[in-house]
Amino acid sequence: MLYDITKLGIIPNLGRGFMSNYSKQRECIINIIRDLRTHPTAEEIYMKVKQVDEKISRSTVYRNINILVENGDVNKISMPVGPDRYDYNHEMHNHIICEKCGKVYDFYYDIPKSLRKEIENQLLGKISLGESIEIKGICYECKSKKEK
Amino acid sequence: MLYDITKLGIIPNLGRGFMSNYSKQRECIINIIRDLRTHPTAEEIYMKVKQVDEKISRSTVYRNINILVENGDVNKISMPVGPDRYDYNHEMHNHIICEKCGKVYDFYYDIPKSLRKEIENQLLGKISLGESIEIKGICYECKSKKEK
DNA sequence: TTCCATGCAAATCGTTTGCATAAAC
DNA sequence: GTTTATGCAAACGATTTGCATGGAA
Repeated sequence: MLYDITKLGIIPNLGRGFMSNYSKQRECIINIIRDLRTHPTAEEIYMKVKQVDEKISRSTVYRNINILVENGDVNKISMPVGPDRYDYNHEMHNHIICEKCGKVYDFYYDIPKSLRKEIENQLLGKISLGESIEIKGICYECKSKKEK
Repeated sequence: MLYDITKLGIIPNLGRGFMSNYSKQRECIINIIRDLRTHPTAEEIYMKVKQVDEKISRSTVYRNINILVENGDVNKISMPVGPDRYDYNHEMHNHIICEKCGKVYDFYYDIPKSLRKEIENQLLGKISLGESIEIKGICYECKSKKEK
């Protein structure tokens, strides 16, 4: 083992069969996703990884992204348009997504207790609110295009 | 013209080239989407329409859904898993979506001024919040599955 | 008689899967 | 030596598109 993957804050889930084996590809993918702050698509991650490991395959990238999402280390953002985007779980933050072009902006806001309570009341025993929220909006670029 | 499509509350955008021509398929699709309150997928809408018009094609359904979304009459809900879902814009409501299974629940809540203001401040001149919000959560069914 | 919508099939996009090989343990 | 990850190519699901045809204005 060249590097200890746990140093990256990724806890191998040996019991589950996930992340149990080191590979230089896996380490590279994790490093790159962790360092990108651009809400990249799988393709963008793949391209970035390719700059380091010329021979890596798309499916290896997809497979590892899915494992990271499954483990909760990476957040998957479903897009209203185009391919899904991914975001390493650093400090708590929320997203607002343009429903026309899919551009993602971060914002910081503690979900008010009143909202949590309201949702809990309305959806008693059905669903609970996640830690971070994603809201749809429309960016000014798309808005001005629309008004033409 | 057999029926006046404007009676459905759909204003034909003649100037834009959208919804300018009546067709029985189009009317049927609009009626069905408006009456479904189940956040159906395109395929589910297609199946429902097919019960009325046996010979309708999938692409006609997709094309008309897109026009309705474009016009703002129908809301497209991007799913974390599986195909997108659609919702006719009746009275104002918000969605909470299970990020594991994609199930959609409605809830009613006026977005607090503090949240609007906060987002406006943080994203000055970039993006503005839409009228309804979509939040991710995890439903109790998926949560209990996960805990096993 | 012009324009627009339809139906069909093929194409496309993003992603997953089966399988043989290679690397990790 | 057994398990798990990789690379490749093929398969897949959801959606869009090109084109010939038919209906609406």
